[in-house]
Amino acid sequence: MVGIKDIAKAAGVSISTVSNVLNGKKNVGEDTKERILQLCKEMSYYPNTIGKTLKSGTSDTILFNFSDFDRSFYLRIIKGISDYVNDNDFDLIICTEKSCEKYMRSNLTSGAIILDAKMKDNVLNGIASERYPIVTLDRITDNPYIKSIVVNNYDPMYEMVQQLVDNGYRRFGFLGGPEHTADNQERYKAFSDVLENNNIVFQRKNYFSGDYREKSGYSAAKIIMLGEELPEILVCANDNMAIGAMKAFRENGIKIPEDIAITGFDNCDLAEAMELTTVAIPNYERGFLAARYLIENVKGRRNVEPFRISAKVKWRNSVLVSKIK
Amino acid sequence: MVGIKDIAKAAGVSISTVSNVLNGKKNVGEDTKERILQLCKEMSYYPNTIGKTLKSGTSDTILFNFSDFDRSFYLRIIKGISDYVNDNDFDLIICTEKSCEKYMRSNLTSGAIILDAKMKDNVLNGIASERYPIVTLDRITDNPYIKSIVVNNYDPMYEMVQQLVDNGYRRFGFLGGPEHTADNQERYKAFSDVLENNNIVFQRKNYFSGDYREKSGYSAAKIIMLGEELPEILVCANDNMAIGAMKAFRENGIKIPEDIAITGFDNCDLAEAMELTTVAIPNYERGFLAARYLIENVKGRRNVEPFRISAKVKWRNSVLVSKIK
DNA sequence: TTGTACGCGTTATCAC
DNA sequence: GTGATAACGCGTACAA
Repeated sequence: MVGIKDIAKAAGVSISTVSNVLNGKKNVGEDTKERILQLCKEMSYYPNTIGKTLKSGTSDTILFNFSDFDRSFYLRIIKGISDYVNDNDFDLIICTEKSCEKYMRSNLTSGAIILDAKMKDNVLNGIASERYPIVTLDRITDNPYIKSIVVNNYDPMYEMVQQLVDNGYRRFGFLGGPEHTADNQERYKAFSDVLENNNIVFQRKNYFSGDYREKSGYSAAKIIMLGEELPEILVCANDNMAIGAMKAFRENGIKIPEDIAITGFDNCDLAEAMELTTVAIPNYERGFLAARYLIENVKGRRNVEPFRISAKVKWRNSVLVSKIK
Repeated sequence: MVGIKDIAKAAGVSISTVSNVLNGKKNVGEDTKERILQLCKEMSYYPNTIGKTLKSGTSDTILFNFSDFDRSFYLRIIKGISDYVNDNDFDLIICTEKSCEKYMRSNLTSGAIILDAKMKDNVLNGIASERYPIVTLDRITDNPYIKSIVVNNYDPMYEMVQQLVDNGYRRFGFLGGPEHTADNQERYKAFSDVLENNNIVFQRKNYFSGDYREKSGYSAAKIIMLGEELPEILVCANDNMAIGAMKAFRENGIKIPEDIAITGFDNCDLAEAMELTTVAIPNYERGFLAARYLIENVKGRRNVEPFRISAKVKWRNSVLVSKIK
C-alpha cells in the first residue's frame, strides 16, 4: 500500500508538503506541486481512509442496517438512501446487526439508519448523541437524537376496510403478523375499528396468526379451509402471507375473489402480478427521506420529530369491486 | 467516545495495562484486571475498530459491492454471503461502486466480492494482490489474485431451447439484453447454436434488443406485435424483460402460450407467480460460495480457478409442454 | 515555501 | 506485574 510517506520520499520532500498538496493548500510551490501530483499518479497513490478518519475524527459516511433479506422491497429503500447519499457526496455502507455496532462506535460513520428490528433499543440509546444522530424506520423512540420515520398503517387500512364494508362485505377474516410488532397492531386496530364503527361483529375465531412469511399464510389458509364456512374476505396484515394464502386457496380450487376475497399490505413485487389488492408503501421515498433527515442532522440540524409517511390503497382483482374506486 | 486512554486514567494505570487486559494477556494482576473490566462496563467502553485496524494492518471484514437495486434476487446472493461470513466470524460491509475503492484501499477490509458491472477491470487489477484477494461474480479475469464465479448460461439455455425444438417449436424470436455483457452473449450463443444444429433458420429480424429491464421487454413486445406474423415463441435473455413482454402481450389480448410462448432466465420471484418458464440460478449458493472462496483466500489459500456454477431449467406454463419433462 | 512535531486509538516490544 | 514508547497513515499548527 503506497502512502503519503512513500510519495514524500520519492519526491524528496517532507510528508506535510505532500499532505498540503493533496488537501489543496496554497502554500506549496507550483513546481513541487506538479511533481508531487505526477508522482501520485505514477505510483498510484490512494488516500487511506483510516488515517484520515482517525485524525479528523469525522467521516462523510452513513450506515444503513438491515438483515431481512427475504423482503425484496427493502432494495427500494436502499435505492432511495443511496440516491440521496450520492447526491450529497456522502458515502454509504450497509451492514447487518451483527457488525453494526462496530461501525457505529468509531468515527467510521457519522450517523445511521436502522431498519433491523433485531437491533436493541438500548444499544441505539447508548450510541445516539449530538455527534451521532440516528434515524429509525418502523420504530418509535423518545430519544432526543433519534428521528423516527414510520408508515401510517392505520389510515389506509381503515380506508380500505371501510370501502369493503361499503361494498357489501360483512363476514371478515383477519390474518395477523407477529403480535408484538407495532405494524401489526396498527393494521389490526384499523381493521377492527372499521368493523366496530359499522356495527359488524368480528368473532375472535376469525383472527388467524402468522409471522409475515408466505409459508405462514399458506398454513393459515389451510386451517381456514377446515372451518364450516369460509369468510367472505380475508384481510391480511402483509402481502407475503396473503400470497401464501392465495396459493393455498387456489390449490384447493377455491376461486378468488368469488369464493373468498383477499387483501394484503406492502404492495410487494408479486402483489401486482397476482392482482392482490393491497396498500402501497412508498419505499423508495422513505429511504430517500431517511437519508435526508439523517444527513441534515449530521450536518448540525436537530430534527427528531417522528415523521409519518402515508401509504395508498391499490385496488386489484383479488376483491370484488363493483362500486369501489 | 470513551477510549482505552480514559479507562487507564480512571483506573489509575497505564494504557498498556488496559490493553493487556482487553486482549487477554496473562501478565496482569487479578485485582487490577477486575477493576479495569469493571470500569469498562461502567463507562461503557467499546473498542475502536479504526485504531485497531490502523495498528494491526488487518481486519476480519470483507466487502460486497453491488449497485443494481432493481434485481431483487440479489438479496439472495447477499444472504448467502452473509450466512457464510457470520459462520466464520468475519464481518461484512456492503457498498456501491462509488465508495467501493475507498474501503478496498485501506486495511478496513481484507478482501472483496464484486458484482457491480460498473466496477472497472483496471481498478480491480490495481487492487487485487496477495494480501487483498477478490472474487468476482459474472465476470472473468485472468488476474492471479481474482477468483471468478460465473453462471454457466450456455448449458441450460441450450437444453431449454433444444427441448423447445423437440417439442415442435420452429419460428423463434430472441429478446437480448445489453450486447456487450458476457451473460447475454452466452445466452444468445446457446440459443443460436441449437437452431443451427437443428437446421432451423433464424432471421436477424427476429432478434430484438433490450437492456434487461422490464420496461424494455414491454417495448420490445409492442414492436413485435407490429410485425406481420408473431413468432411461435419468444426466448428472452432474462426474466424482467420476459415479464415486461408478457404484460404487453396480455394487454393486447394475445394469449400465452397459445398465441405466443415465452421463456426467461433468472427465475426471479415474479417468474413463479407468472408461470414463466425460465432458468433458475442458485443465487444463495453462489453468494455463499463467493464468500467461502474469498475468506479462504484471505486466510492464505490461493484458489483462483474460475468456478462455473450450474443453473436449471424450470418448465412452467408460459410454453406448451406436451412432451416436455 | 517547506519541514518538524504532535496526536488520533490501538497494539507490541521492551524495560523496569 | 506494570509502564513507557514506537508505530500504523494522515492532517495541522507552528517553526524555520
